[in-house]
Amino acid sequence: MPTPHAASHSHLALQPAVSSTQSTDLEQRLAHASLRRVETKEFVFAEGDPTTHIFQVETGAVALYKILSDGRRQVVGFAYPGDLIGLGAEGEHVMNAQAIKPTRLRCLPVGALNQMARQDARLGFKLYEALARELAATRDLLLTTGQRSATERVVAFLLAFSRRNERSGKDACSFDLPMTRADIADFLGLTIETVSRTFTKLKVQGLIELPQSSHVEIVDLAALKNMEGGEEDA
Amino acid sequence: MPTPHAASHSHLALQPAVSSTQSTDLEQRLAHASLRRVETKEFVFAEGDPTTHIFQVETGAVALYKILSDGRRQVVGFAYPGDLIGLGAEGEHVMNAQAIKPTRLRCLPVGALNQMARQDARLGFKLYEALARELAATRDLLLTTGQRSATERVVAFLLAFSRRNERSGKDACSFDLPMTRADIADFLGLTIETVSRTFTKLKVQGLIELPQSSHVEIVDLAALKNMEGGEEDA
DNA sequence: CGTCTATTTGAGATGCGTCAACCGTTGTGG
DNA sequence: CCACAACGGTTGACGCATCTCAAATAGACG
Repeated sequence: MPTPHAASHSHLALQPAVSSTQSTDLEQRLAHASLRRVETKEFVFAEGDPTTHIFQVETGAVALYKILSDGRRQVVGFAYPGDLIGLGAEGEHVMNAQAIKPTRLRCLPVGALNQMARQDARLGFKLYEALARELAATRDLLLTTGQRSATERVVAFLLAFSRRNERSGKDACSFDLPMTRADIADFLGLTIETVSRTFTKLKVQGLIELPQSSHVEIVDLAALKNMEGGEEDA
Repeated sequence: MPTPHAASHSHLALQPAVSSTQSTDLEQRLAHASLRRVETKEFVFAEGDPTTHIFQVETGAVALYKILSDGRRQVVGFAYPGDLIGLGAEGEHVMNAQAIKPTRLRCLPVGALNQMARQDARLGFKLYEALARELAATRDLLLTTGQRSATERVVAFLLAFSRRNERSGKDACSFDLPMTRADIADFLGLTIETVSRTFTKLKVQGLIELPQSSHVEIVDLAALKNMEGGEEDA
């Protein structure tokens, strides 16, 4: 049983497979931390904002992205319930975090966090691990945008979402996508049109169903996995 | 003075602009750590190898990359003198590290490192920062491969190299590239031919000189910076 | 019902990949 | 010392995957 399949997306969950279930200072602190609600399209933080807090998603979903001066946008990840966002940004945020559906967040002041980490090396290690997972996910995405075809990218995206669902005890083959085609396109380095066409192609090939544009049913999981063009060894 | 321009490439240097010059345990330890020499094309570690050590590049350069089962390769970064490689990989390495020129490395056993980090929160924080810098660099690269044109990618690559040179006190407008066109191509998500053609185009436009294929002279830095298509705000 | 946005679909353009030939440099062995 | 092979790089011709532009459709919401 090698690496537990370094999954894609931005999965900073604090409950990794290996980790203990004993509650840490961080988890206790998060449970008591102030709550914040943001509506769809509302920003959690924006590039340049002072990094006063990090957040844990309780419900909902958040898109994380960077923007070029001419408006081109790269979504670098999506944060789902359990994920931490805002880590690794000293001083000010280096990207934008925008809710893609109504979202509840736990807010943790960075000052308190740093202090806690200074006193408890285990907490520091947890944060380090969360960052390492995010780095792994970003590298996987880089591999996808740099080397894979449009179809492979969309398939990899769907499979990553499926795996995440499975890991959190939900259905691996039937799910709603919280993000728009534009979000997916900017995540995968494609255009809206190409993403849409690719979805329809997969549908026509009988690999997925699309009862609504936001709802995906995976029909032939094995076939999709074959198309993904996996990583070496594994 | 906002963020000090989150630069590209994989720059895990332990001497960030802001940081103190006081020697840390890590730096002391590194100074006494065992030395390893690797020749061009030799592996420092490969995907799947148990993570027994992390390394700091002393001289030379290392390419970090992932491979798909069909052989497609994504270079996720280059490590230069001062950079740490192997961080953030619990258990086994998730990528390949291959020298691209004769290289000297300091080797640090992860066991010792973890122990030190447990005792010294400052060291833990240093490692956290190093990882955060690597994440920032990877996101920048993601933005580049996902959104920029071939010319913009090559220009961004040259400017990133130039900035790194400048930061380490070398010439920002005249340097040797240690990596091959293939390495650059796999880094930027392009083909060898496109990279080569783009270099030639920049030369013909009078923006750079190429006395040898590995030596770059930046002639019109300002023009290149204009072509880069920078990030929002800044 | 009407407006607004998200998505799909189509037709045409193009940037980059593919395939192939050629060139320059390096190193090696006769 | 030269010939040749091996390798990295450049250049050209061509094809195609994806982008661009445009229009139609479908949902969502007041």
